[in-house]
Amino acid sequence: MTPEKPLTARQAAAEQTRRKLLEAALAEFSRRPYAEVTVSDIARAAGVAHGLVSHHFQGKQGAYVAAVAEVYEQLREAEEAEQPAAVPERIRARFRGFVTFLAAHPDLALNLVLIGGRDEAFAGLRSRNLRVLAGLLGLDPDRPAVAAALRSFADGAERLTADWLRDDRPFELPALVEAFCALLAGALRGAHELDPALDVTKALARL
Amino acid sequence: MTPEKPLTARQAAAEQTRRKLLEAALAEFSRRPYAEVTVSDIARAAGVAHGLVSHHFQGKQGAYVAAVAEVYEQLREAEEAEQPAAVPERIRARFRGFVTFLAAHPDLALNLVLIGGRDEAFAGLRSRNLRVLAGLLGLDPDRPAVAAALRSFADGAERLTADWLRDDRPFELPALVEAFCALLAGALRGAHELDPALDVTKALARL
Amino acid sequence: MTPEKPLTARQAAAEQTRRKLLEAALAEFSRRPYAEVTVSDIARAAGVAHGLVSHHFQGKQGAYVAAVAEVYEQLREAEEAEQPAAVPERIRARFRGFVTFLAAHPDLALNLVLIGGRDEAFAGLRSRNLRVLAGLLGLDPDRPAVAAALRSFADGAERLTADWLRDDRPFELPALVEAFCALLAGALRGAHELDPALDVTKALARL
Amino acid sequence: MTPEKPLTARQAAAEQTRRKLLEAALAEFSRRPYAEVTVSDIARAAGVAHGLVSHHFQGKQGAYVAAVAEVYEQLREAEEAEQPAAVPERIRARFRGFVTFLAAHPDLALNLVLIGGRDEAFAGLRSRNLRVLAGLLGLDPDRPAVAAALRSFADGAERLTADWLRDDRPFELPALVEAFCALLAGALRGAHELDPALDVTKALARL
DNA sequence: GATGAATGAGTCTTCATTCAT
DNA sequence: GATGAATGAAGACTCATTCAT
Repeated sequence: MTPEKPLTARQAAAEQTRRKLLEAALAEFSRRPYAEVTVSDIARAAGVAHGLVSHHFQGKQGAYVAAVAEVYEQLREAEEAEQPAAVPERIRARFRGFVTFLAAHPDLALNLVLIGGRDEAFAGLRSRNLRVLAGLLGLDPDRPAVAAALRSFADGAERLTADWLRDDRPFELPALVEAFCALLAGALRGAHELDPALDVTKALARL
Repeated sequence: MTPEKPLTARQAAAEQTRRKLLEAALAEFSRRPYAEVTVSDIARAAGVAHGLVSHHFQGKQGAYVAAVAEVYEQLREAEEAEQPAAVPERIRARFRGFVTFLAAHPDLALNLVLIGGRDEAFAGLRSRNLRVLAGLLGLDPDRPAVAAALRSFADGAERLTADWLRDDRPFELPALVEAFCALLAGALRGAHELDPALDVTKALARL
Repeated sequence: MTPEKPLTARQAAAEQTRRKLLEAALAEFSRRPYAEVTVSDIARAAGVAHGLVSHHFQGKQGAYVAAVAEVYEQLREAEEAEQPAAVPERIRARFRGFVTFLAAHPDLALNLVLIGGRDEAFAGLRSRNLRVLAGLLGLDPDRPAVAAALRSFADGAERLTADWLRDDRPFELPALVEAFCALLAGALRGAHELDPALDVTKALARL
Repeated sequence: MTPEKPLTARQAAAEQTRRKLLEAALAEFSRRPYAEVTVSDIARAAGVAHGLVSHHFQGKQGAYVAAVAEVYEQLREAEEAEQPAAVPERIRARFRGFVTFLAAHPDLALNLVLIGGRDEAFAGLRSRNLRVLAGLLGLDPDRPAVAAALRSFADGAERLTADWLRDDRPFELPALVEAFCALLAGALRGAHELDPALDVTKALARL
């Protein structure tokens, strides 16, 4: 799609400007709600003219979407960094990746993912993550009770992470990951309450 | 000095106008984010001049705060409507009250409480609710692991409720309440992971 | 015109309210420019409902005019308090009255009279005062050079008074009054420059 | 870093717009009090969008301050246009410059300088002018009696000018200047009344 | 590609005035 | 006569977007 290598110096410079803007947008949107970020804030943070935001992203909204997509990608990479063989360990590795990534970007964590996370732009990210998790657990992510349980788990886990970051990491990372698992187990048992026909014992066993 | 109830017809009329504005504000803020609601929207919805928003609430921000306080109070009342004797039943009654109230005000539920709920204005509401719950479970709400667990449960439960409303109530209310309990149990087990010195068996028994 | 004695208790009460408003208006307009005073400020200072300003003075502008007229009258009385026989002493008595009155009402002095004094509402006051002064000096106040000289003297003298008040009365009152006279003498000599046909020697002799 | 003169045509155009706005602001503020001038008035007079007032001057207040500073500078230049050798002639040249400048800008004269002149923004201008005058007279401008006398003279002279303009210049310019001098002499004699230790004979001789 | 001047729609807020009670 | 709720005009300011250079 995009040419693999910038052809001209000019294109390279343009691409660099785009990156600066993207990162500036990420930082700004991480710090306060969409409506409180101005295009000029972003441009100033990037050190370029504000007109460039429209130039590169077709407006403020576009910059926001691009920023969200960027987090999406970074977060996905973090979660897939380790790929142990055994399922329980794999799940824990994903949780570790998630927490570790957010710990490295606390502003982003507290606002874009954990708060802003409720908005549409993140639907894709969350849904995809939960499908992977369902896969690891051997559950059908399209089954309503499963989807509901996983989403409620996700919100609970994000809150846990947000508080953990806000309170300066009062617990050890492994304990936090185990708490994730306990919460997930509870969510799965809840799924069974919602849909008694759903067997969650195997899934629980994989935790 | 000032009597508790408006004495004159004019004061009553003013109070009624205030209520109309308050409800209009509640409705508008329930439908879209703060920044997308205009003062004129609220006044128009209430059928009065826009100047009255400032007159009664000292500006848009004041109207928002008043709206949040209003939900707070209504929700509190809904949760305390039933007061069965036994703890397990009492917890379930609160959950039922919560879900039922939000089911009756879906816009409000999906935006003000479940989304906007992340903002400062709701800190009091949430904190108070969770302290009550801790009390019912015999846990110390100030213990970090307990607080963390309860908050993560709360977010998970809210997500469950939001999805349930969004998807047109795909489960029965009692099943949903039991799923809440299962999620809460998971969260408590997670608290034990975070703080092994914490004994949650008694609390689990009360569920 | 106005009945000499209020007929009913109601009328007496109304008159009292009017006075409270008038004095409040005086105080407020003394403290900051017209545009920065609100009708509510005045009403609040008077301890009555803001609607009464329109009721008693037909609006903000009317309250301002009434306040100015009030100062006018008070100032006139102060200047005419003493009426010595000899002209030089009479002139000095007027100056003393002027300064003393303003010293007793510094806010009013610094804003309404000395600053606001430039606006139309004070035209009457100033013009009348200067006509009296011209009379004492045996000059025709309608002669352009005389009018110009007296007005320039008046502004200079007001500035002198304003500074004197602002700087906490750095000079003795009699010295200040003599300085007024010296300034007036200079102004009269200036009048002669403007209109060589004008004889000011007699006037100067009366100083 | 930044070159002293705009390099590009665009910067020149922007500067020109700024000038148009500045002059429009000057004209508007000259015609009526601050509170009665709207940002849109200024923009309309300049033939540009109202947003530019904030763009170039950071709001209405900023435009006002810039306008005042502009008058300040123009007036200073007018007063220093001629620099005769002898002191008496030099003083008269300054007076001529002052009157001539204001005669060329009557609106500005009657409102911004002679009326608005009482506000803070003009403190610098007046103070500086009077210090120059004190220097020419060989007086210490910081001595209270001197400062008071000069300020009272200044107000008197401004009134003289304002009336002269308002009445369509009923006297010849040289006569007006001599009247200034006579008024100044009176003010200096007044200074001696205020502070008998102050010797003003030399200063009077320089007039 | 980059700049930032220019535009103008959109908002909140203030406030004098009216008027029903 | 007094109250203060209600009205709505008016104004300052912000800011996303456009576009000439």
